[in-house]
Amino acid sequence: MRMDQPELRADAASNRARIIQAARHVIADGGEVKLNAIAKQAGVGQGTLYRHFPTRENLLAEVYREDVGELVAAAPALLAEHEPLTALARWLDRVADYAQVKRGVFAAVEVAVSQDLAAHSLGPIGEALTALLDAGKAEGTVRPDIDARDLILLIGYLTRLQEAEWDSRARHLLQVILDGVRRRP
Amino acid sequence: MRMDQPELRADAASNRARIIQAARHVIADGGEVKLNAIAKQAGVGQGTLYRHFPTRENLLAEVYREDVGELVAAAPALLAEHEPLTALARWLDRVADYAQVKRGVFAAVEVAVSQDLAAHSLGPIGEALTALLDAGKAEGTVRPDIDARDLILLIGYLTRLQEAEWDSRARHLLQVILDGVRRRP
DNA sequence: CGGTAAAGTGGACACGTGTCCGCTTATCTC
DNA sequence: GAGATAAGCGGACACGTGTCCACTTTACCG
Repeated sequence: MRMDQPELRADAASNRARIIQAARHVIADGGEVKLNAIAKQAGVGQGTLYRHFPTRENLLAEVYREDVGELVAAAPALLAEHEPLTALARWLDRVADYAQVKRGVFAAVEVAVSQDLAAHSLGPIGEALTALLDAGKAEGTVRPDIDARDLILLIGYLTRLQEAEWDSRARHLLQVILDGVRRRP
Repeated sequence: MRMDQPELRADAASNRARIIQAARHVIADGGEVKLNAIAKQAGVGQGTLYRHFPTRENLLAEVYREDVGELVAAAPALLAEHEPLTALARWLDRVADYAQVKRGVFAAVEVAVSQDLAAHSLGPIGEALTALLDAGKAEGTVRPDIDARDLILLIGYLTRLQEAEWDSRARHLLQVILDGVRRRP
């Protein structure tokens, strides 16, 4: 649906790639993710970094593009194998997995969905989630007055969860949310 | 339960009071809440401000002490008049009201609850919420595997809601959460 | 090719947060 | 009241974020 790339100049493209690679390294090294440090390691100025990625989340979204892609791809696959509600539950489980291991993924997802919806075009994640919800609505097991953004908002607690309480709360609250999303009999 | 004050020195007490007052003014003026600006307006150094209130939320919690007090006080009152689930719903409504008008209140509440629970002592808000939940559990209308922190985490979406979508989402998602919290028949 | 206009660059800069530590001042004791 | 001492002060400083704009480079065109 998108016209290739908006014609990126050669040097710009290489800089962009180097920034992403540098970011990947920094993140892999596990420490804090300092933007200007990434710029320095990539051998570019801060201005360059910020032009390519206006916000931290934009950069993260790019770094985690593959992971997000997996999430998106998983939705139809799950729908094919399970009932809508089960598929939704499994998919959310998967999101939670990412959120635990790579906190950045979810932060990026959250922002991406907000931006996409604000631009009146649910992006890939929004579409995946919408597909899951729609299937449930069609079947009558998911309340009809819920959309992708709603769910993203609700599971946002995953970001604020502390490592120590993850085991006791993450899955559990996912269950509570699912109960709320389920259509009352 | 707390031993008066930990014996605050006279000048310290006056500084603390001036900081709070300055913060109130800045917040009332509606602009951004810049910590060092508050310090300057209060006529103290930044160090002083940060010693009295280590984090932004600590300061906000103090500024909004009265509002939080109202929330806490409302819980028993609501319980006396309504069934537990209704009381809980009303109380959450009230929290949402605060969250919309004074975003700072909720941020402060959220942090306070986290800290209190981490210190193994649900603070005032935790106690209020727990009372509401316990009443529902006793009556069998609230699922028993939910605690105050769970609910605070869930309604945390209120902070991330944009003004424009408040009307369409805030109350609505509160309803979804309540449905999840309700005990399955 | 050589010129040129637009795309891109990168580092200086402004700002807010939070820490640190040498100096000041309140309070207690004799 | 004078001296001691611990509590408190406050501004300088270090750091990360994000912006801005004078300069450089690329890609196109005659």
